[in-house]
Amino acid sequence: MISEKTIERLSQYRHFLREFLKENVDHVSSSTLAERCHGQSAQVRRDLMEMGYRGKSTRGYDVEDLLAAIGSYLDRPGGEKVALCGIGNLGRALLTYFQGSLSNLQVVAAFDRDPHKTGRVIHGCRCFDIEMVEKVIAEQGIQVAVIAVPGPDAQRVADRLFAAGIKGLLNFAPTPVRVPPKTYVEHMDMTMALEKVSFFTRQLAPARGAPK
Amino acid sequence: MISEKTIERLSQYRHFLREFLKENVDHVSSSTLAERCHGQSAQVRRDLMEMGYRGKSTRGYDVEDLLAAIGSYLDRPGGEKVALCGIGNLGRALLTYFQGSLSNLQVVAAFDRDPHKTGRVIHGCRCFDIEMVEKVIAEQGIQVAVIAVPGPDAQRVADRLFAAGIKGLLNFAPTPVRVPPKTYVEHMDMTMALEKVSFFTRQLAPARGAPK
DNA sequence: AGGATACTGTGAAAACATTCACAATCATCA
DNA sequence: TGATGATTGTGAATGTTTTCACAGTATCCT
Repeated sequence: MISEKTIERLSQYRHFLREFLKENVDHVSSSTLAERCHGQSAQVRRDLMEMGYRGKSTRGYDVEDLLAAIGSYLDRPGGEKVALCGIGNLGRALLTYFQGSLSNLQVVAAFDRDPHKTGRVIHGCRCFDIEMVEKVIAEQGIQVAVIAVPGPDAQRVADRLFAAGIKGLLNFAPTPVRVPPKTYVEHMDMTMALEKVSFFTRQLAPARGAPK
Repeated sequence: MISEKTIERLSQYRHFLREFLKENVDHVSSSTLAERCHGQSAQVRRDLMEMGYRGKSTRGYDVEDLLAAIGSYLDRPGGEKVALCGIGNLGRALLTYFQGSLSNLQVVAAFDRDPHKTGRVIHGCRCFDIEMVEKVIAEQGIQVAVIAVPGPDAQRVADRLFAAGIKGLLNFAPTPVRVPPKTYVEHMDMTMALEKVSFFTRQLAPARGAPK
């Protein structure tokens, strides 16, 4: 099985390849791409190998072709429909974020329990009352969801989502959630991330006068 | 040097230890803690070893004592002051998020270029015009910043932050930023995260009728 | 007190990820 | 056409992280 690390990097390569495309670059070498990503060229080549891609040698990779290859490897054919729970500041930010990027991912439904927030369409995404969650997920065959509700509600919402048939979850709530087997969950722990930054910053820039 | 993975897990352990504390549990074994974190007990023990902690054996770790140890290892004594750039939906969400958690991290200043958003105090955090960024960072001796501005502005803002003396950065913009040497940056790439969820979800739950 | 029990701390093994290093390939140009 | 040079694909080496497995140790119970 392919590693998470490799998938992450493929997603990154795609980002930079799109930039190259905009700059009208039509071929990139593994080393050029690696440079942009702060990585090693051998790593790039191996990642592409992992997904079974063979570039034509000597002139580097054809940007468009490689983009297409990564797309057909990473993306769900026909697009991935995503449900979003929580239309607070974070939820709205996520909508802007995801709907902005012309990507395979499409947030097709958002849920909240506050009636003031539902019934509208935000960035092309319909907002429903949370009570509709089972119905909408079933009707649309949605498999992936994002949680952006306050911590205390996260577990309950997650349980409902999985009961409704969701298989993959991206969780922005401050609390990790327990999930059923045979599902995939990614916890975006922003506190952890900031603590990490704080810690490693201190490692490189210790307090004035402190020893190395 | 200690690994990023270990720091991430220590931060997680702390989260669960606080839960145990609330539940009036006063001792936990490495295996109990590991279970909560979906990890291995040996991993927990090794992580604690890495940070030089020695529990008293046979009754597990004293929850309060271990919390204190992790705190004094991870946290900057006196608290880490953090600057936030971008007071849009995401910025406000992050303020709620970080100011809510009773943590060592304190967002002491937020910046935006929209005059409608500045001059206020949100969740105890003063909002300034972006033009004040150098002044405020210097005055307060802030070392860590969070970027929550739109993609196209991210690099420019990052440059200003580092020029102003920031050493560590948590970047929520959709674009990675280039940073000076001797600094630490963490890119929270939400698109990547969601693509990853989409991909691995498909690995475990392929389309109806597809082969395993 | 002494034996049984439950746990830690850690060396060593295994698994996993990255990097090296080089043969193979192919555009390009004299 | 054949030599040149850039670049790939990948086996092997290296480096890192996780897991195993067990000696050592404190507590509890009788």
